[in-house]
Amino acid sequence: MGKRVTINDVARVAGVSRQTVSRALNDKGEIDAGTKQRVLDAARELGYRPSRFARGLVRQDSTTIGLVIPDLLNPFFTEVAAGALEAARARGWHVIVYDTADSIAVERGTLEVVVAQVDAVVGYFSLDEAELDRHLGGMPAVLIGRDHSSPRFSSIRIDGEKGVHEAVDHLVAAGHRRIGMLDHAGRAEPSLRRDWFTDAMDEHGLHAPVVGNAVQSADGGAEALNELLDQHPDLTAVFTYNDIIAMGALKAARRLGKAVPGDLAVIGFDGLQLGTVVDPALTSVALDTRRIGALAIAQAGRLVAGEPSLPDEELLVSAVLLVRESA
Amino acid sequence: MGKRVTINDVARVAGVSRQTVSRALNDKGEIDAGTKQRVLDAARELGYRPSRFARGLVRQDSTTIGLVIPDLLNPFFTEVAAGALEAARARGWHVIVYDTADSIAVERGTLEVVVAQVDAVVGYFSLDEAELDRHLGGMPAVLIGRDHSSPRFSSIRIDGEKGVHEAVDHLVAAGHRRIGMLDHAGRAEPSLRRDWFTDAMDEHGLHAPVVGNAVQSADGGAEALNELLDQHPDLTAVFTYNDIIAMGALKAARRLGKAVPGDLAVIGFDGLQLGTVVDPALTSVALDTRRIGALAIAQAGRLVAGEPSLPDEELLVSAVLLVRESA
DNA sequence: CGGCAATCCGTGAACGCTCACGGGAGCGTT
DNA sequence: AACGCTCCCGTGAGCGTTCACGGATTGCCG
Repeated sequence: MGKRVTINDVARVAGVSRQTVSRALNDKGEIDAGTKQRVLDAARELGYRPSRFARGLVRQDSTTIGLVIPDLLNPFFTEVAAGALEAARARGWHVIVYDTADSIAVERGTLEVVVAQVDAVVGYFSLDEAELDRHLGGMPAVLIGRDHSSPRFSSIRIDGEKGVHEAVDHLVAAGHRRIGMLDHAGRAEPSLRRDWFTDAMDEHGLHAPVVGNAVQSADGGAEALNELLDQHPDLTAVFTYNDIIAMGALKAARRLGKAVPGDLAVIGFDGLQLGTVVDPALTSVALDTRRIGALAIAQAGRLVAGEPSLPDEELLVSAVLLVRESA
Repeated sequence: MGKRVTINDVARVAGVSRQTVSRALNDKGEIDAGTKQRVLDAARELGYRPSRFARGLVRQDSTTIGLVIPDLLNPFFTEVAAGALEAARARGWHVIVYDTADSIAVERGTLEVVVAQVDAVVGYFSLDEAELDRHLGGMPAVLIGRDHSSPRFSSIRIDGEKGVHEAVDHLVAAGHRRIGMLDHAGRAEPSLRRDWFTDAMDEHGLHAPVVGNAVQSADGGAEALNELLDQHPDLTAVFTYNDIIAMGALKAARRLGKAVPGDLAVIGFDGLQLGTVVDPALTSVALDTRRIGALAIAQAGRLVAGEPSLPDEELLVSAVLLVRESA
């Protein structure tokens, strides 16, 4: 393939110097309208496009941030990503999105290449801090929904405790006593949401039957609800690990002939917009997903600029109960 | 803020030359293990991170592609984006995602900045070709779901004709005769999907009542269905502009006490994965969204590499009827 | 002990662009 | 006529990195 067309080529064809070409292309002043047009024509004719590297090298502006998410198709991450994109756009920053396909191997590969492309990295990681640090080699990083122990990292923390308590309070106030939970399975670490739930139940002196469901999908939720109801037919309400699972549960409940929320109340977690398309609309412990994304971007921005980090309490996103129809 | 830490700083601290630093950092050979470690330590201590611009300038690899979508929260675009990300990852390319928030103004702003950041651009645009070309200034561009007239552009074409015909055939075979459509509104140009639908109806000698719905959302779909059924209470089936609207219609139907598909069959368009979380699962004229994204990336890659474009018939994505439960 | 690899390291150049500066025309002013 | 100003335009330098060399040192063999 032929060599790249450079600013010098354009200059030669237009019969001017590179600086004049630069002036014409960047709408700087100090240039005659005639020559400017001549340069523009020459550039177009040669198919000239400035090298973003050369340009970026000399003027140090333009930040681009890497956003790493496990699965863009998961609506929760989609919303976070949307929030991040919006925040970045408002600042004139660019976001390179990496989908790690829920795979550690892909995450490693991503980290390998991301360092050479961005100024900071933000997102959901499953590698431990040591390995992250090794791959990232000093690049600012913001972990979402996960605490850090090394001061080298920064985190957006998620607090669902209050929201989950509100959810249980809401159920209890509506007369529910036998409330189950559909937790996720598959991951090693215990689910915080489950802890919050049992805590909240304890506060009301209630016992909480729980069953984990394998796949993180609507079908998984449906299956798990069937299983749970099989073992505990007297349940009148369920709280789920997230909205996707809750939607599956909704579907399963209908199939069992149970009215929601009449026979069975359902409360999800995440507060996805999607919760409004199902019937009944999903009541959920809602996270401000856009804000999560926006905060991550904001914090990343401060880190690259060398500004002080946002105060800890600002880096926290709390969940609140969003009452719709299913409970 | 302090000046950037360069390779020369590291070299000075480690007591070697820049080239040796470069060798250490890039795992090239021709370096003593001891000095390599010394360099690495110095780099870490100084917080050195190589400039991606300088690096990109000298070695000409690394492609990054701009993906422009109107609304990442729209599940259809999410799926396309996911397909694009996956295809890019497989090639080791990077994707900067821009969400134009369904706004022409934002689209303009995006195009303004995107040229300086990527090697090619791909996505959904609403500006006309002349303006696109003016902003893009020679950068390779792949338009999705939209034909081009200038040879300067490239397109991924969507053909839903066959799929829509299948849908109508399916309905007619099930005994339906009075079939309505929920089109979108708001956009100026007529919807192709509507043309395909009326064509298919014509083939069966049927008339097609249609009502446009303002907002592209589940609520919009619900409202529009109510309206449509108000005017045509005898309808036994509806085809909708897309799955989101169909889901709203599903909800509205249930509220009206109509069983789906018993009293009213519903067929959407897009074939979103999301269609499985509603009850009944949505029957839909399905597009292979991942493939759309992947094709766009593939084509963009050929354009930047100066390789010949993919053949026209490869750049076409055809819809097929995906029968689930709602019809 | 001379010679010759092998190993390790440093120096100029180049990548393509913008910034800071300087300078030549052309015109008006004193 | 000298000066100064405005309007254009060009030249050197530098951004931070890698590539292609070439040079120095060491070890080994004949």
